[in-house]
Amino acid sequence: MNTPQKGTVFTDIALEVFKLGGLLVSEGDHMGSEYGITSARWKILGALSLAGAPQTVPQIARSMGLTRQAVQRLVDAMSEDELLLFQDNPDHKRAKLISLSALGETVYLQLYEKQAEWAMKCSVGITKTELETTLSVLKRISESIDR
Amino acid sequence: MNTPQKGTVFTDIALEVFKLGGLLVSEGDHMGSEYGITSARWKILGALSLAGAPQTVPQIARSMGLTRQAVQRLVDAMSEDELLLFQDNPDHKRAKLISLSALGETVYLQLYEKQAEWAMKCSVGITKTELETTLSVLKRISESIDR
DNA sequence: GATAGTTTGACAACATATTGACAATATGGT
DNA sequence: ACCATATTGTCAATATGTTGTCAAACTATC
Repeated sequence: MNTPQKGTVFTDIALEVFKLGGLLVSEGDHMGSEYGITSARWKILGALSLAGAPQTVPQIARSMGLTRQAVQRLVDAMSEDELLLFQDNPDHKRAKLISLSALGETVYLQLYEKQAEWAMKCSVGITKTELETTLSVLKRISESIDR
Repeated sequence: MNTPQKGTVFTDIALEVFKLGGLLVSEGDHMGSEYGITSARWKILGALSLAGAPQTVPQIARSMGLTRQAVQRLVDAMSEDELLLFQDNPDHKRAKLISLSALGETVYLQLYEKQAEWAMKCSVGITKTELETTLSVLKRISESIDR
């Protein structure tokens, strides 16, 4: 059952991922604007919150699928804005550990609630099973590309 | 059946879309490198090929979910590289019509075959139904955001 | 026609992200 | 301890994309 039509659907998914990615970025920018947060900064807050422990720049980068250079620039800017804290890493002289400041924590929680409400609204008319299938497929595709 | 867990899955999908988007861009850049094509340029070729008729810059932008300014920059650069042709638009003095050059056509077709083979490989282990559900869900989400 | 609103191209400023390169730091094998 | 390798921070160049603004061109309505 490995029809060439599968490839066609795959291609359409790729195009839709590009489109949806753009929409999500601009929606996130808009939602975060009142807290001075962009989508890119939101990802950093999310990575730290999700990890539940201070992380190094490369760790954040790997968890989000970005380069360490991209993350470093954001982290430096966000530290400037008091959203993040640096602390020395006992295991590594150069790679400092990064954690959420109290402000960063607050902002993230407020964004989380705002986003949760929005997410519920967006998923009206889509079943939980469909959403789970989608997530599973996207993850399997990512894994098959990742190297 | 509108559980808050749906919102959680939705959020995870958003994160995965960001990640997969990055992977697809870099994969596309790599695949196109031997033809001097990047993922962004590929999108322009694809939009023109899909439309089947010459398009204006804003038309391409709308079909791909980009801004006209982003598309304009790519189109100008690709015209420089002989991949695209401008022609006067009888219906609009400023908005020129853009079409694939012979070179653009050739490059696109070669990329298409390369990509089709790759897409088949990536979708091993995913059923056609799963792929179709994914595409459908992504499209419905895009539509619910688009305004 | 005149005129108000929309679309378009052009230009500028900026945010996000990648690649490449370099030196400093860790890590692991001998 | 020594050395090859990998990881990390930093800097630079480039590509992609956004927003905002302006004037020119189009559209619709009166």
